[in-house]
Amino acid sequence: MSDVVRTRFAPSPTGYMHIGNLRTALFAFLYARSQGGRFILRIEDTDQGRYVEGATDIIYDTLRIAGLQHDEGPDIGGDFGPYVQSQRKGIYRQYAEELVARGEAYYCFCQRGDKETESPEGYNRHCRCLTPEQVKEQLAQGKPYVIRQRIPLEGTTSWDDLVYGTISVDNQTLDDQILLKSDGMPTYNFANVIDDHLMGITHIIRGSEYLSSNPKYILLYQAFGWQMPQYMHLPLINGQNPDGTISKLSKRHGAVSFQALVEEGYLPQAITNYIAMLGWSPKSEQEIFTLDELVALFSVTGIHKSPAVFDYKKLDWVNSQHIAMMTDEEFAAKAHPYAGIDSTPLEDKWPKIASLLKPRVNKLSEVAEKIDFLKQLPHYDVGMFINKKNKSTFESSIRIIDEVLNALDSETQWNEEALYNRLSALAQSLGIKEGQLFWPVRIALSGLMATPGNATDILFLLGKEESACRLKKGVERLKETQTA
RNA sequence: GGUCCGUUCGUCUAGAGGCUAGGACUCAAGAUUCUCAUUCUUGCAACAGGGGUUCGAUUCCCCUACGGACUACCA
Repeated sequence: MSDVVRTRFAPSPTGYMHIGNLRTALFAFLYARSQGGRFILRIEDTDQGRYVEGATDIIYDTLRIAGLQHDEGPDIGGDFGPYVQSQRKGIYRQYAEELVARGEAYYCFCQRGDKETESPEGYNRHCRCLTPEQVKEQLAQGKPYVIRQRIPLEGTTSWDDLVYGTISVDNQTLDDQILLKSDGMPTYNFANVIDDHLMGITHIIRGSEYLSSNPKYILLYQAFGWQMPQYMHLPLINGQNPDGTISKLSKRHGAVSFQALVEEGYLPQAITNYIAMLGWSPKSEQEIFTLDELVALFSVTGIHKSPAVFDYKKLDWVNSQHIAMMTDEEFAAKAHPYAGIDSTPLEDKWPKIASLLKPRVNKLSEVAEKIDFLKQLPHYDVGMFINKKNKSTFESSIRIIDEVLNALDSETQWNEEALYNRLSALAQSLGIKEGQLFWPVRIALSGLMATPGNATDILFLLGKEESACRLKKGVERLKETQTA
């Protein structure tokens, strides 16, 4: 066979796509692409009990949206199919029996959970020494059985991990794991090895949680006399608890699935960028990358051994950087679904609104709340008109807003520039600074101390009528408060 | 309990015997801006501990502590 690099992503269709899982897919993808190799998708559904309807589609969708396009897989075929393990059932039994024939595995008739043969230390290898006759007899009786791997009782097994270096383990610490379950399906551990070999996988990339079971996989390759692939174990992704402790990343830390993150308004390219940096470093000071740049820069030497903590704050920042890289048009299109302005007067002004929002949101889900005040004037505290820095008081606010109302009444060109020129000139003729004039205007228009965009932007967005209405209301409230 | 893995600012990391231990996020302060945000400047903040090896250890070795993973007829 050729020496083309082949990596695979082998998820189980058990529901949503965990971010740790996606990171594994990303690295397998990056490595394959960076080496000019092929990236294969295989669905590992040997546990029918855990199968979740629609989960396979989530896997396809995630890879597509994240841009991790595979070269072979159930949906697109390939020369090594089928790519779904449940469709390969017959293969595993055949190989399991071959191992039995080679003396590398054996039939086991012990009952699951039997206290006699199983203990916290593992299976006591009760059936390991059954004679061929005993086996034949029990088989003839139709007794349920599993096939177990005959692990060497002595010696060590070791391999050179591309990330962790040489690791060796005493065989006596390994147990005779089950290869073929009593339902005839292979265990993950077994199917994984068979398929990786049959599919010509050259580099096995997966989370470091598999580090301690890897010797068993290697022993399997040796039992078959197959050539061992390269291994690349990836550090885990953790989450930080409120009390500062660290634990496996889970729901309580925030959104942990790709789709949940996307729904929250994180851009797929920002998510892949961020998780690439979790456990890998380009060894430069650049932090923002496109997927293509990651492919070009990816190298095994940048992969870490120690686990990383997922930091939502930093993800926010990475996302904001990717938002900044978009054109205004792209951003407007992506953010529109989050705005909630369909068939409102604001709809026509969306391009302008989006351009104001673009530098002000970290994630798309923040869009709606930021423009609520445009849809409806919020209830606000009249005290906001008072601002020491601008020497703004109730009296000055009333006077200024009245003047503004007056000036705008005759304004026919309702655009930001005209509005600004008009009000700027007004401030000058009143002998006050722009800031003094705009402060009460913005409060009355928005009911907020801080708004995306300045007072003239808001005037423009609200339109002449609504603006006048809000300004008048502001004056009314100021007068009420004054007399009260 | 056993096996394996890990340990640089709060977090992500650079560093591969000699550096004022660098960058980023967060946080704080300042500049700019009609508010806010953006942008820019500045600041706070780290080599887990103990032994070695060495002229010299963040860096190499050992021990301890702490953290994590695995220890299913789950993947």
